[in-house]
Amino acid sequence: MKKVRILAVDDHEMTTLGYKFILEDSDFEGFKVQMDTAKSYEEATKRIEEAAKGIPYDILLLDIQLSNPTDGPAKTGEDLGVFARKVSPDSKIVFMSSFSDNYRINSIMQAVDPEGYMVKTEIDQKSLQAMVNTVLNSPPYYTQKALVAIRKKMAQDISLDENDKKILYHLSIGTKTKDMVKFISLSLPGIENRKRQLKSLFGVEKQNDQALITASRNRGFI
Amino acid sequence: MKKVRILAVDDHEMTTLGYKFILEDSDFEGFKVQMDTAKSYEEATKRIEEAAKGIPYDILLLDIQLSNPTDGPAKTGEDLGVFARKVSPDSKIVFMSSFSDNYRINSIMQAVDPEGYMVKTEIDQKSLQAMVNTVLNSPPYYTQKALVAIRKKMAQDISLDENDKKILYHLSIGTKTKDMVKFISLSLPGIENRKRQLKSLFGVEKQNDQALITASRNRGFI
DNA sequence: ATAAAAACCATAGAATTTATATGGTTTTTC
DNA sequence: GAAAAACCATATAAATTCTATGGTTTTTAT
Repeated sequence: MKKVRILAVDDHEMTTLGYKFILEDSDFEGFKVQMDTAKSYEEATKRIEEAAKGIPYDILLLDIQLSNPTDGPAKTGEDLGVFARKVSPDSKIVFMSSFSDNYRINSIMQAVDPEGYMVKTEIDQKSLQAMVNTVLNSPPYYTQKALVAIRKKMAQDISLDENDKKILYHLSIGTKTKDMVKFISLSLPGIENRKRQLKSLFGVEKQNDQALITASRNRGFI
Repeated sequence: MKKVRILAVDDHEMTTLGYKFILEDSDFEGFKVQMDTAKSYEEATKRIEEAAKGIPYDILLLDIQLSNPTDGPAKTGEDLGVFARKVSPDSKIVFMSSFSDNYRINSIMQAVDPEGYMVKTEIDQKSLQAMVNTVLNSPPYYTQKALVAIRKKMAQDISLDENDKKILYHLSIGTKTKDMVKFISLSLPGIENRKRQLKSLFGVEKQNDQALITASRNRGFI
């Protein structure tokens, strides 16, 4: 019987073990699943590279949050996705995220364009099996909460440039406007002016930053 | 038992009858379906308005192509969707389209933001039932081919302004560049220049219009 | 094959948009 | 209630995009 090879990456071993038990015990039509697991960015890249030299993985299940080594640059699941696309372009990539947070989904959809996106609270035996079948035969597979975020994004044509997105991001993490000049190559009045425009764009003219944050969140930008 | 009221609009009566037979005979948990049908834009608006005065429809199934009366302005399913959102805001709207064509999906997602989108070749008893349940409980519901188009759009951050979209649209329907000045409020060199920029944006520099059309289609703009 | 049409390109200058510098007022925060 | 931050306004600078114009190359039709 044909073998489908899947690599699951998550720093919680229980999670990857769960995937392994469920999928290796499942009855698929015409194939059996063989799972490998990895617990860190480094281990994952090694395995993906190694496999790509011979038979690449059919599916990569990537957790978005990966704990990082104390030294070295912090690497996210998104980075891993970008890496995997490059070295193993035929592998299907599925993100397993704890959050259905809009900002992250948008960013991953653009940086990696994965074949699947599952929100962890929605993962169970049935959805895992459906995901494997769909991703192999006719991607994409998104769970319901991911779809809600995607729909939100699709429903509007507002597209912000990098500076606008940075401003919203920094607002959302509490950076003071006057400090943003350190991260964004604009003058302070430039940033203030863009904030004004964003407020107007989102229909919260003459209101404070909290209103802008709420509006951006509702519209799926952060 | 609770009754869920659905209006199906399609100028092919066989289609709406099919929906009716399937859904009225289905066993749903906790409710029964009662279907009305309409064959034209006019009939549909009347029924929706009428219902909205009392108990609005729970779900509206709208065909995108509606044949039009010989006189009067041509009305599409999209127009009907916009109308329905206004007069019956609590109704869930689901589009039933013959095509999975990107341009149309994008446009409908922005103009109406429907709770569901089904490509007709993918509709069967099971998907209809799933659609009703999903749309009522946790929208959205999109069939696989709709998802493919949506994914394509999400995967890129390129957003074109109205003029760019008009240029691409007119290119796709064969309008000559020199004639576009009649439809687009730009000078001819202006249009030419935007075409150049679009080609560069889509990675088909120094190529002809056909290449631009193909690229835009691949990226889901037309 | 060739004439006509359309597409394509380049550039100077006009118009528009967006940024900055500066200095002020209002709102928040402690 | 004082200090900090946010907010606003305006003049000027910079950057972008448009138009007008005139040309070259490619496509189309006979």
